[in-house]
Amino acid sequence: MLFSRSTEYAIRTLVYLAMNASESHRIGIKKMAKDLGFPEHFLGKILQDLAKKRVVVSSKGPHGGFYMDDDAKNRSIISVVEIIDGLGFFDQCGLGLCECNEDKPCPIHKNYQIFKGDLFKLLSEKTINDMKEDLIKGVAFMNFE
Amino acid sequence: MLFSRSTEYAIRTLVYLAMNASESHRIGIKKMAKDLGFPEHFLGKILQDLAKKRVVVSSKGPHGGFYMDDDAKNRSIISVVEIIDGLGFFDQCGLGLCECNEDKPCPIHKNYQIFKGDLFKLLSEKTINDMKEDLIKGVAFMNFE
DNA sequence: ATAATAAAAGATAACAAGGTCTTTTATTCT
DNA sequence: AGAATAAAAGACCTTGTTATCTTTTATTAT
Repeated sequence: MLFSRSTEYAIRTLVYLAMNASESHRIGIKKMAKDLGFPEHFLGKILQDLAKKRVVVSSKGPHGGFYMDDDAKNRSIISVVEIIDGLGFFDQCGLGLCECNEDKPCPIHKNYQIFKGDLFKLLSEKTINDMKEDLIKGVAFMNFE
Repeated sequence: MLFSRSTEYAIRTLVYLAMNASESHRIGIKKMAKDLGFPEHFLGKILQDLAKKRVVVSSKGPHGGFYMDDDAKNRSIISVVEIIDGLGFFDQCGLGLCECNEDKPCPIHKNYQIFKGDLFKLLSEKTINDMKEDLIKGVAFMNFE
């Protein structure tokens, strides 16, 4: 698995929020967990992290819940990965060597660097909004249920 | 991390064996663990798996130990990954969706497929012997110490 | 045969990731 | 103010991976 489960849940949750929630229509953890099929309390933890980093807006009390403001919807996927998992993956050697760099590359260094670079680019360019648009257009699917 | 620690250890151990061991000069777990800096018993387990799958030849008793025959040295990296971790990574969705395929792709499906394909190709084409050659030529490094 | 050597095998421990539960705090509505 | 709602916070449990330890089995040399 490329990313942790937490990151996967986070990305899918954000797309869900971008599509379904707004300042005037906040959505609570319970409903989200049910709709997305995620464990409720685990999702709570993830949303807590996302709220601290201002990726989502949270509010307590009746009619409380979460939503994303327009800025946040333009966040790249990679910025979400960064918040939850960190970006360690992108500077690690494919063979797990601690000393592996341009000067002393491991036997798959060069190609692996290219692979990581391409992936980084993809995840940097794609935003939550892009994903939402793809879903609306019907060119991508994400199976909430 | 792309692969498990076991797979990383396995690959590095095989390159080490390709370079240093032979039918007439078998190397034991203790020496390998020391040279490579891996936990001895953990390495033992990995070598056991590799021996079962005929990637290495093992023999007990005095002057026992491990070596690779020439066939095995031409193994691809991917075949080692397959033995230890399996190839699940290569048919999994980048977002962890269970239903994600050409018909119902997730929003990053297409590009992610390409990356996985490229990586698979790289790991399929590169053999243990290739890595050994790179190290001998001095175009790659692997920091046995 | 016996002793020494070395891998195989199995049991167990340590740790991290994933997931659950309970209590606390903040907000809203009556 | 008080009751209800909902997130925040923290403690705790479960599972899987990583690592270690001990016993058994096979081989070799004396």
